[in-house]
Amino acid sequence: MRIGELADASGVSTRSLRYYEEHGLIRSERTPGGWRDFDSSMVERVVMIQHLFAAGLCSATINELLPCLEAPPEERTGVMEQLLAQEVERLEAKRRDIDRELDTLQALRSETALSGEVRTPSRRSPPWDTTE
Amino acid sequence: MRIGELADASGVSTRSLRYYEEHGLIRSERTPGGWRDFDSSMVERVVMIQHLFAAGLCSATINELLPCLEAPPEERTGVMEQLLAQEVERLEAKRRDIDRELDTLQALRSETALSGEVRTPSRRSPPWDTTE
DNA sequence: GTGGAACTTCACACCGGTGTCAATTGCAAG
DNA sequence: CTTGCAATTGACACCGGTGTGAAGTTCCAC
Repeated sequence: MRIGELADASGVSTRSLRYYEEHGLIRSERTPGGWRDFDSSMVERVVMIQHLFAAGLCSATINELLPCLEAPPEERTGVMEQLLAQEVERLEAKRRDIDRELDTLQALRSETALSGEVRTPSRRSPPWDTTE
Repeated sequence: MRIGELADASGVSTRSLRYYEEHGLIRSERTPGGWRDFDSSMVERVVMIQHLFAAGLCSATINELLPCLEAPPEERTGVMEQLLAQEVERLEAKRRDIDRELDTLQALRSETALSGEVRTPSRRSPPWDTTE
């Protein structure tokens, strides 16, 4: 199938498909004229890739992950588990960051609601020990 | 005080200070020679700005927020409360996104741990109804 | 054989806070 | 005076997935 068909079938723009190919996420044959010729199994793969992107993974990580997903089950458990665990950790760290940011805002809200000493926040124990 | 002093005192690079000024977050006089001359009260303000940046706010939002922080208490409650509430909502939305991404990864993990049908994820009810 | 759609590659833009380089200029100490 | 650091403005880079546009080629239906 050609890139336009794949784009329609998967809901991903041709631009993105070329990007995926450029980064090794998908592969294609070429017609004698130089056009991409995708196997129809690529539709599901592209959909999968989209979901992984939506899950916040970067192309490099997806690139590591995809071979594991295609390997026979007995081989993939180790590496893939590790990768996914890493990603989960990354997301959870991100979540903790956001929680800290939320705390900062809440602190700012309550602090300024109480007193007029807003311009000197570092005087009393600052709630911004986010140590980033 | 000059920009270098302010940078040292606040722990923010001169580059960032110029950026802040360029975006209206801080103001300065100019010496006859054209150098920035900051009021020493800027130190605390810059520190505050840094914390707001660290809390994930963008410069535009900080720009809206700062006047409220400097206004007398009776004026600021309304607008500021609203801005902060907006930011809290934004962060919470972000958090929900991350939670969904985490769900996606966990689903992927458990799914692939069970079966070899990894290449056809959209066949059975997909866990990726993230509707982003 | 031809018009036009679909495709090719190449390249720039975006977002936003910061690093960094370059060419000038201010200012203080020797 | 010179030397040298600090500051000035301006511009480009980054990151990363995607939009978009241009200029040129291929394919298909008529």
